[in-house]
Amino acid sequence: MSALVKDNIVIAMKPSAHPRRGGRPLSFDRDAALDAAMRLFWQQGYEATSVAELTQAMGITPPSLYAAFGDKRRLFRAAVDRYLTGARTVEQIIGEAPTARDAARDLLMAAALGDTGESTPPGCLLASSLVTGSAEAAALREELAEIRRGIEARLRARIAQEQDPGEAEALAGHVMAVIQGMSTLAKDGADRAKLLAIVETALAGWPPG
Amino acid sequence: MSALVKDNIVIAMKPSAHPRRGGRPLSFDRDAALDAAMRLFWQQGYEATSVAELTQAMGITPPSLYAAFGDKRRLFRAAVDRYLTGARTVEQIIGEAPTARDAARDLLMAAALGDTGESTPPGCLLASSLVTGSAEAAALREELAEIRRGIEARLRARIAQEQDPGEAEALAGHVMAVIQGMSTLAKDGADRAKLLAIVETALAGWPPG
DNA sequence: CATATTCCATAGTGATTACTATGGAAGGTC
DNA sequence: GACCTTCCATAGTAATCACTATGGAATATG
Repeated sequence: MSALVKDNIVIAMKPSAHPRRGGRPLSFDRDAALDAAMRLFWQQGYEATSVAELTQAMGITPPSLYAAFGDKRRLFRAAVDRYLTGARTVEQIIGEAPTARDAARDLLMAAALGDTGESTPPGCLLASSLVTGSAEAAALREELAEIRRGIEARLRARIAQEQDPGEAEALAGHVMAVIQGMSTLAKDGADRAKLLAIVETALAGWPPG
Repeated sequence: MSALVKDNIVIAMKPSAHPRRGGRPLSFDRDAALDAAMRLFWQQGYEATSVAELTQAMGITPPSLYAAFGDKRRLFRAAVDRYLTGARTVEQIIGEAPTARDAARDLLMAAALGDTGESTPPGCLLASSLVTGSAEAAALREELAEIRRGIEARLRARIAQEQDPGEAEALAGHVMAVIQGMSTLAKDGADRAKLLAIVETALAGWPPG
């Protein structure tokens, strides 16, 4: 099976790996369309982004959006997954760091860089697109919260290799708070230099291992 | 003039201070209604909260909401103002702190306590209710961003009394990032003890004055 | 008690929302 | 070239949205 499927969504599918049986070919590039949707959700958030805005940004019509992604919720999930498998994953960042402090710093640095890209919206898609929401979006909000708690758990586990558990929980929580907070500061206009200075300040109190 | 007026909204008005000239009396308590609206905006955010939900929570009908507050945007601004004039204002907190570090700690503590109230939604209304939003809400988002930047500017000015300006900017930014971030952690389920531990961790690297 | 003033309940308005029915278009296959 | 399969454009659907028109209710005043 050459296509990645998650939650009944075809996430990554190479055309040549999927033998076509005839029929009209897609007139749009799925990855490019998903990328456009991701940026709009990143900039405006999930509920404030309408399907009309999505289809306009993606360059397709509503029936094409629904045929390719299922519905707005699954499109959003696909956008989040695409976001999370960007340059480097959290596992890679934490796994490659020599020390827990290095892991924290690398996560903070990646967040600061990601929050202030020149060709991407300010802030972080995971941190900002569903901070609050209606009752109807509660399940989706909880999915994002679960992803964030998972990231924190991985960092805490890494820190616990060098610090006692209580210390590890506070340090991991502090790092997550700064990551979340820098996203909003970036959306409020803070530039990369400022966020990087905040990263250094956040690490200044790191206890010796 | 015994009524406080802001942005053409009557914000605080004592009935006895406003001589009535006849006519049907209000059948709802304006402060209680505003309080209910504030909690709903705090929990769900501005755009994800409908007027139907607001009127249900406030115990009034749409014409009463529009008569008392003007429109949804002005109701939201009134809710934010009510939120900001809660127990203690930022000026009071910063003004009463003996040192800049105390000011930072007191702001962080107030945020941690406010984020985890027993009878209020988790998180912070100012930090979370319009992190992202549609183009139509851009002006309102910018108003909240301006309020947040104003808080940071006051803290930075206080810190600059004891530290050089570059240090003050990074320290104030770090405190704001943690305040913002703790709001989301609280919405994700973090309890008060955890947030208070994060506050201590955040202050661990404070440079000597 | 009639009138004036202010407020409320009901039933809307016009626009927007997520999503879809249907006929046609664009290919592949035999 | 006819048929099959897949996709697209258009024009919707039913529900929801922020907001309001209108007649009645509840007071104060003279």
